[in-house]
Amino acid sequence: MDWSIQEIAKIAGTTSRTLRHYDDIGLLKPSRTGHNGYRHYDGPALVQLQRILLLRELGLGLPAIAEVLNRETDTVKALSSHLDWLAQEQDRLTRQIASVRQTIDTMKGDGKYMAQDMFDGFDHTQYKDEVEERWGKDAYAASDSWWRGMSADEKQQWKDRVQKLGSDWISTAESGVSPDSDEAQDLARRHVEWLSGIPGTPTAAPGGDVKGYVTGLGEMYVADPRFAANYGGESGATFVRDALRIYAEQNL
Amino acid sequence: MDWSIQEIAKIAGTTSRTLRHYDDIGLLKPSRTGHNGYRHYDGPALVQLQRILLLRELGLGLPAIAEVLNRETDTVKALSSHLDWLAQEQDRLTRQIASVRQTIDTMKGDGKYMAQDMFDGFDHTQYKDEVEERWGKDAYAASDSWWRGMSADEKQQWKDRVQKLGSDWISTAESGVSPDSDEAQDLARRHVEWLSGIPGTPTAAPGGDVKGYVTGLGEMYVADPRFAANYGGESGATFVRDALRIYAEQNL
DNA sequence: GTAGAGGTTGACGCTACGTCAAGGTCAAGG
DNA sequence: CCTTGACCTTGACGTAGCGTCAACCTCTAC
Repeated sequence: MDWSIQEIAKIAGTTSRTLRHYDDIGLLKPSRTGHNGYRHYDGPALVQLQRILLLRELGLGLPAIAEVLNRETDTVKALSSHLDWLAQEQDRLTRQIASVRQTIDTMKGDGKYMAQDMFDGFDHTQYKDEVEERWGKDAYAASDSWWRGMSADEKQQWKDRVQKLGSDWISTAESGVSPDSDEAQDLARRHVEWLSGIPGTPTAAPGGDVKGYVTGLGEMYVADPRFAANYGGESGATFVRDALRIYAEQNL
Repeated sequence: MDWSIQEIAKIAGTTSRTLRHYDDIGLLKPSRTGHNGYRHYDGPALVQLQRILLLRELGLGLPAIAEVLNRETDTVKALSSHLDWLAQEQDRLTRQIASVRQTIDTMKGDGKYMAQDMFDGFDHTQYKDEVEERWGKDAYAASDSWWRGMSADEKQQWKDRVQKLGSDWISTAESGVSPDSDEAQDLARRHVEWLSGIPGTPTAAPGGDVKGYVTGLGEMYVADPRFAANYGGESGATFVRDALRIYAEQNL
């Protein structure tokens, strides 16, 4: 019962490189080392190796296996906590699969998630869950079907308009004028006008709290960096927010 | 629309280190680099970054993301093949979880999988599925309950006997005698005698194909390195097989 | 002038080995 | 004795995606 490194590797169904690695990290030392440096393994070593490989197949890490072999940890305990980890992983995978499916579906059905390209700046339909949470399911459904119903040409026009509005905001903010300046207030007017083009938003009709909606939106631009980014970051968004609030209080 | 590396990192919800990494591997270059080496990012860069992070959350690797961004691969196609991979992973995890559960159960109920320690050499109950496949469920159930019913002392005795038999085989094989020598044939007799002590094995009673069983077992010792290991590897197992075949033909 | 905040480029660390590379050892054969 | 070939050895790099120092600029503010 004395095998060379190749022999025991074949017997146990692994490679000599693996055995050298286990030797390096102290997981499994050869039972004997020849004067020429050759590694030799005996029966007990083979048993150890097989236990290692068994645990490895179950997904345990080498440090965890070492603990088990050194009696520092009960095998059952090690496997149990490993099982917890596996369950978590499975959960994560399940959720990730759902996300990928969802993404594929929406990209196939329409370029909703491609909105980063098409909608560019502000996209109420881009963040489905959040829109629903903030303004209700109806608002989302309305703007969603509205967007789906547009032709590619119309979408492009809309996109251009959004981009123009965004860049105007940024240049205005950077010009140093105050949010209550005529320029800023004119932009605020354009902004509200633009918003009114999106179905599902409150209107001036009875019961529609346009004022609260617009000011709330401004706060969100500042609070959410994804929106803030469209207006030149936090400082730009702050400018937009202030301008919108002033406009809302004076005109809505 | 011009952010420093920290700013855009915060906006996009990642770290500056990540952005530097993406720059290094060419996934996302800064839109501008200052005379001082500082990285600066603009709006389009932010959009790219957000797409990258979205795909990353879905689990795509950076090379795959790069392909998508470079229009080399359709996003839907990339996500679909990624989905396949995810499904495989989930499968693997599910099977692994089952294995771990099984192992924990058997280790709790009795040290069946600990058999590597206790049974040492030959353990028909160690490889449940294979035993069942080769010799039927009855054989497994019989030898299993038999083993469970033994006291620790009896188990130890059995273990010693197995080990003695194994080492005798090895030393005999290494001594250079032929498989039909008296010594080898005596060992074969002991081996068959030993086998007959395990419930579930064929007997000399009518209908029991002891001869076929013994020769088949010998073949398995050679074919399966896990068993071969108990007899000094493939060469040793070959010797055992030959001796057993000769013994079976002459005596069974 | 000097903090202090933020930027830069290395370079190591992590998981578990695969994969060369360069060079000894050993048994068999010319 | 020399060669061949199979097998052994010790490095050391590569892998995926950054985290985490380390050592050293740069710019603003007091």
